[in-house]
Amino acid sequence: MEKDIIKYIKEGLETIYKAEIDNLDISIEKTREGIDGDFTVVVFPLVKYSKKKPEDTARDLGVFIKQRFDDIASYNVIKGFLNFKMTQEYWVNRLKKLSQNNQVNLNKGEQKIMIEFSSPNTNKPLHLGHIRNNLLGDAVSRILKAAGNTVIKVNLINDRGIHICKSMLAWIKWGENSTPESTNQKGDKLVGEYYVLFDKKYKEQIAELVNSGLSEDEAKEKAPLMLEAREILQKWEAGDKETRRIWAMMNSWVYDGFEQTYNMLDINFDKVYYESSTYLLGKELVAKGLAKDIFTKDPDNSVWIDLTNEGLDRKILLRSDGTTVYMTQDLGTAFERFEEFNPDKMIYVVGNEQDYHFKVLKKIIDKFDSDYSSKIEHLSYGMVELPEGKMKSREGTVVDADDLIEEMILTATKISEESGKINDLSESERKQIIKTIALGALKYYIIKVDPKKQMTFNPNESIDFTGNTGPFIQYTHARICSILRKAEKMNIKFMGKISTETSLLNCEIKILSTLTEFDNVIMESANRLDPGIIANYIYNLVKEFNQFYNDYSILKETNAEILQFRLQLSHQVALTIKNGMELLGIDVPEKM
RNA sequence: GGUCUAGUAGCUCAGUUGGAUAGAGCAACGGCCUUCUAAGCCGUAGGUCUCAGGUUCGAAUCCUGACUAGAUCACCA
Repeated sequence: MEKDIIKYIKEGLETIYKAEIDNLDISIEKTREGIDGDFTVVVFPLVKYSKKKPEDTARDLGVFIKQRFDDIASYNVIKGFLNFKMTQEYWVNRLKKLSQNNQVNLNKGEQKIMIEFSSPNTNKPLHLGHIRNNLLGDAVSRILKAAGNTVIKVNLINDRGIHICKSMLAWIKWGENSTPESTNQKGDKLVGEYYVLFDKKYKEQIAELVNSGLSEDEAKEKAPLMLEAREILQKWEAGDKETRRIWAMMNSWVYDGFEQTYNMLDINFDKVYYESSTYLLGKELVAKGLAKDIFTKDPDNSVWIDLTNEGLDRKILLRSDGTTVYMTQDLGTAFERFEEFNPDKMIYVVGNEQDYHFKVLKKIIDKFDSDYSSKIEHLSYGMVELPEGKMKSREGTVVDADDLIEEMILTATKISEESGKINDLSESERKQIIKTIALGALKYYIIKVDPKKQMTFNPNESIDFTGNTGPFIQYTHARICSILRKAEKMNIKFMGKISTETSLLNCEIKILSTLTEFDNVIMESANRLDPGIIANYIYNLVKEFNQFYNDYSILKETNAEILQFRLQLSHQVALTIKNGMELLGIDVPEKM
């Protein structure tokens, strides 16, 4: 549509004013609320071609296009804005066309994109921050796929490092061989408890040392627990059997726990990487980098890269004791991925606290002669904070993922029971619907906000189920399904025609116009890596439909053609809701 | 201190190649269920788009500077 208008505007300018036109000057938008018209051309940028006043230019163009473009019913000029109203036939045909093509299918991207998200540490359970990461990564994957790309979802499990050794040490010292079975606990929760316990005891030791005269920094370094944890890390890297056994056992507990949470969120991966197997490749790369003089070795044997010439700092790649750091591992993982899959793009969904890390990572990869660096993109999202500040696992001030989901289900159950609308369904059906609603509320709440913005979550204020929420959208879908179920019995078929003496309502055209934007919205969301755009689009569509639903009856409409049209329109709205929400990873029920 | 990100209604947020009168939801108040699912709809009230300059026909949007908040600059990950 826009393309057609642009074409005619360009032609008009060329014919009337004999000018050479830059397409970028022509902008088409939806006509503003309260003004007569469907599409608007902003004329101001075009006066440089016409050398006339905006109003006169608009009038010239209006006449020109109206004569040539049959789909335009009328036009008007307000200040420098040229508004077009499309014909009824045009809109009915748009609906007909939409209804013939029921799937999201935009073969336009055609890139191979690898996307990493989730990337949990195996020393603690998932919390709200991880939920944001997972939902974002999952939704972006779905959207990129819908935009025509091949998407490979990967998870990089951070299963080694000093933080894991802390949990292990605490368990060895005070765990008394407890297991998830013996304590009847989710594995990730059990391990997380020992991580917290380590921190508690460690802090006690620091306090003692500070009392005996050490500085805070010295105390942190010299505390016996820290020394022991470091020893475990070295034993681990050396392949010590017993250390590896405990490590593997505790990690497997955590994986079982994560699996349950992922299942609940309906999140899965095409491939899972473990840092315990990629960090060695990182070490090899460090050796190569040393040979190529990209890196330098300090007298104490630690390895560094100097990026001070590029406005960054010196960065360590290998500790003096030879163990690897985060950067080393990420380096190894990146090369492994490019060599195995050769993706056109590699997206990392990682919090904005790591902006600097990825800047450095790209720089280092750039130093090796490869074009990988330019293919790396960091989808940096804002942290989820509590009213009192950052969540800290070590201090137990986190909103636990499982607890939050459970709480959502309880609320959904309560609301559902109060409404009583699904009481006649079976127990299992009810449970399924309630779970769908609970997760819909949670997921939509997280995903509707711009990823790059920090968000505050107040645990004392529960997530809403009314207003701009997942359940509101789901509800509208269920309501349309209910109408369609009733209509099915009446055996009504949409013919795609409406006689000229009946006319469409403004609100119907508005809905239809919104429906036709769906493909563009997907592309925009994919380009900007922002699922929130789709969330807002669906909300807007749903709101428009609800207004229509409230003011006009669909099934009681006596004019057969309008009845058909309205049913088809409703059907299309329901389908768009379903498809759109699916891109966000949210299910929509047919009853609720 | 350097770098990055953000600042829009009491609260949570929309608002991107600069376009007409800055929009939703929540909370508050008032109305609408014998009629397709009221998790809905309508209305009232709520704004110096942090501030000050600049760019221009036009700025919440772009530029500069201040202020505020957060992140980061680790032999943590």
